[in-house]
Amino acid sequence: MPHTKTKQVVNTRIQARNKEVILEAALDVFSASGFRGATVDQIAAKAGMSKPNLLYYFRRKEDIYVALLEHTLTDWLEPLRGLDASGDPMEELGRYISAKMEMSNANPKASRLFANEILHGAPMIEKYLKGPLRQLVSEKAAVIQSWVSAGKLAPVDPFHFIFAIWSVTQHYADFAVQVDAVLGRREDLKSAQKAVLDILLRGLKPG
Amino acid sequence: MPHTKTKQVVNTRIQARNKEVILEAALDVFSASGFRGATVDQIAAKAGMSKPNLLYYFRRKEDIYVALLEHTLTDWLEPLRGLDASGDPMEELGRYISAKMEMSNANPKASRLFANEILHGAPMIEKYLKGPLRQLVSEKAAVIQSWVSAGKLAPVDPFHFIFAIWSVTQHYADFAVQVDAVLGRREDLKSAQKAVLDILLRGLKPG
DNA sequence: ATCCGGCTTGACCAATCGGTCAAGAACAAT
DNA sequence: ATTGTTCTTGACCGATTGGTCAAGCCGGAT
Repeated sequence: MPHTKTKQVVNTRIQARNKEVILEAALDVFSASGFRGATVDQIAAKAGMSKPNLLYYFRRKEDIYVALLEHTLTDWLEPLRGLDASGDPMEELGRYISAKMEMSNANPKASRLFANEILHGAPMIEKYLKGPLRQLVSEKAAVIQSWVSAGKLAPVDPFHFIFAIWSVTQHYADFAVQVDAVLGRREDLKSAQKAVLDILLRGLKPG
Repeated sequence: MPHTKTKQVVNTRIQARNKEVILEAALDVFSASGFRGATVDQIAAKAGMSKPNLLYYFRRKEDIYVALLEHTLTDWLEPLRGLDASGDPMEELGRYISAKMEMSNANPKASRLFANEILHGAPMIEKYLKGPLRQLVSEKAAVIQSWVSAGKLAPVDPFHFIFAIWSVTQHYADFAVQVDAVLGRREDLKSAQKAVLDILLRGLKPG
């Protein structure tokens, strides 16, 4: 019997380029419409190719979605990794919060894609949440706890404080429509950043 | 020519009951799958009736969704309305934050339904956001500002502080999967409430 | 120039979904 | 009991969608 043709055993330049184009288009569509709401045709159109051609690179719609989530997830947590136990607590936390605000501002689509996935129970990335994410957060929560124990920071629950940072910073990307509607204008990064740093950090000064 | 038959001109007991059953089922399905992801068949099945029968009460899928959003929205802001300018600032804000935490905890599905709608650009409720919501928030931001001006509260941007309250409190409902994954257990309301009050309010003590 | 494997697509298919229709069942008023 | 209205549903329809297929295109190695 004839064996199944092996496809894409090598990674050509065309493949690299097209996969990139597809992922970019898919981020647009998935973040706007969610997984179910997005159609392969929309993504293909935005990527400037036919649907069968898109499916030549990603065999199932789900594959694009997962690739996008993983691709986004890896560099999403980078700023948290940088939290340095030997640095000044207020400076370190301020830097992390500022970085998160800038990321949400620079790439709100990725933020919304992620938010949507979690909102619907994280069916595709549950493993990741319970594995690497939990590991990293536990580690950094310990760092914050050490600052508290050393009296360099007012007592605060490290886990809940990290949750607060995530929720507040992502709010400006995920709920941008609501923020803008309430304020009656597009909010600018600078003033939001200033306000958020103030709200989250002022209570942490020790003593 | 024969005129179109007028339907449901009166509100019978059966109608009231069935509409209630449908909305309850729809909240389940919409909050789990989003608007596009949810199917009328799923909702009908969960409501214990046939699809045509469901569509006898709500002629379009969208009608159920909008009814659900509006129904939820009205009592969602009630706690904010209660913010009393003549009360003690820390007590008032504490009460509001606690109430929001309890609402998110008691009805996470409604919270997720709302979050999902905003996340996708709030196509159905944009008018509401720019109208009643903006009005109410402006009003209450002025109350907070008056407390700051009177020296009863440390200086804080009232709008951004309200955003912070919303984002942090809703986080425990909308991102429950992530919270539980990171903590390795189901978070309980009490300790989350305590931590949130602490994080949000400690920095606001005047002087 | 040719040749082969990677690249591209029009046409198509089966499944799903929102919504309609016609006809009957249950119910309320008399 | 009758009659007119409300309620209920099986069957159906057109549109959309994820995915397949077979056939042709194109580029780079020889």
